[in-house]
Amino acid sequence: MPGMKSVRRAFDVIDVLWKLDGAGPTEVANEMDIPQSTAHIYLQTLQSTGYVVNASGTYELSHAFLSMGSRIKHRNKIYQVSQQPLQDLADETGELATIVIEEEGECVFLHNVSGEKSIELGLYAGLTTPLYSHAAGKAILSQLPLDRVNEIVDRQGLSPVTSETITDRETLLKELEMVRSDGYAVDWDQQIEGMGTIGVPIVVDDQVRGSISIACPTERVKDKSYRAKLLNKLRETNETITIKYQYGS
Amino acid sequence: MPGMKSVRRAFDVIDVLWKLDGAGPTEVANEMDIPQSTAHIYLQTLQSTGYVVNASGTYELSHAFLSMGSRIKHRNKIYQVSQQPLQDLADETGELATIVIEEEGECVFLHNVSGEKSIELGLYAGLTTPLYSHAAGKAILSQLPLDRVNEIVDRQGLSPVTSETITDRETLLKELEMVRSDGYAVDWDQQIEGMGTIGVPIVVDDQVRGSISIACPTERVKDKSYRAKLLNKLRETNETITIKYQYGS
DNA sequence: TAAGCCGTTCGACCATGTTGGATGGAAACG
DNA sequence: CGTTTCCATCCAACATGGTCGAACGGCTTA
Repeated sequence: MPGMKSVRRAFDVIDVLWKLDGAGPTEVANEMDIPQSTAHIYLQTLQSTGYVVNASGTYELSHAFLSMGSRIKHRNKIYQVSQQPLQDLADETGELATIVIEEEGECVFLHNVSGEKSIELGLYAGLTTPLYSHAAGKAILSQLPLDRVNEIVDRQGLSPVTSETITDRETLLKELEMVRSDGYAVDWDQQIEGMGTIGVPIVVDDQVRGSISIACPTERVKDKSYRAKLLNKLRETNETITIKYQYGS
Repeated sequence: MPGMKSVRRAFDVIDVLWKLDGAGPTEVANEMDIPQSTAHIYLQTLQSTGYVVNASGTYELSHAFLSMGSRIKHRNKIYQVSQQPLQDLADETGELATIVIEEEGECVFLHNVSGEKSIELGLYAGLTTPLYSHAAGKAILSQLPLDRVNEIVDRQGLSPVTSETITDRETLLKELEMVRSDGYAVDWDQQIEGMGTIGVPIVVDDQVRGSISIACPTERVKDKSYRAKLLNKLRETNETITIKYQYGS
């Protein structure tokens, strides 16, 4: 546990405020098992940073997080060039279109737009999942060097998310080989029961920048011709994104 | 300046990382005028919290902000009940539909969906503006008790955002009076040149929960019949939201 | 009126944040 | 290929400032 106890504790306070959905010094103190006076000064200080507000007695997380989060998202080049194409993709297919990126060996949902047919999942921007547990992540994994893949698996293991999640390194590597040759990844029920996903990696200058994917109810993805149609759209969109990424401002 | 220098500094480091779009210890140290070793340990600690990552040499803000921000947004009841109606509103009108809330006397953009006709402004979720500088904010102000309005004006002043921004308390109060009797607020070029906005406050149990608004190019809002049409849609949407807010889960 | 609860303030102790300097590895240069 | 430079990281002594117990005061409850 590297230095700065106070800083780490400050973020613990933030976590507690999230968990309790707002709290006073006493509650925070109990939850963290520290004196009230200590909790109090943390809350005061966090308030002075703007990341915490004191709304009618209880301290709450402010919208500074939302602001910073959005700004980070909007500054991301992959988001900038993907946002519009992804919107079009969702409009054309009617399904849920998503863009994810890799961060620290994990999969981060950067943006998703729902089409008219798509069901609302709890997919919020910033949601972090394992890479191996769905098509979008596997599309990325398929483009990473083998030793990075191994390193990630070593570090995180392969704990199952649903009953369909890959839990064995051999299977994963074989699957990634297939993804590479097919140029796309699919999954059924791997991340969420009842949902299937098709994903393609975004590669520019031999570097994976992320992946885009379409998620829809399992029975729809199982229809082969429908799947082919989605895949086509997906590839067109990917093409657009790649070009914009290379030559766009 | 309330206590916890280290905590406040940690957030200064975060600001610097944002400003520099990622940096090493040396850059941070220079920017903040502190020893490198100090900058280093802050970065290490922030990294251990997950809010900062060390991507290929430079420390950067992670997507933990995006994650936390989204979760805060999604937990907000006003967002939960407004999201779908707002989407419909944007689809029907083709314009940019927005929902804002008040926090600490300021206006926070919680969510916006663009219609097909709408132009992309830099309106990101979490963006914070004064309340008095556009219709969405004035709609909220119009429903706050007079002394809160005065308190806010006292605290923040009325610095102009564009040439059309209200800069005088008398004018503001008179305008709010009008908003109250009309039931909606309008502005031309007050927040952004060339854009006009119509907004209505969301009131449940005599409490303003926020406001929804439509923004479009000034010339379009100036058309009286078009404005009336937008206003109608806006009011319908508001009705839906209010009911959902009261009786929804 | 008394008792309990909670947010806030105060002051002293010493843990811990702070600092300059040392180390080592990688890149830039001759 | 050796040298220099730069920068991230580590270290150890110092004193700042984080920590904690206790006390104050406002608010609600019995």
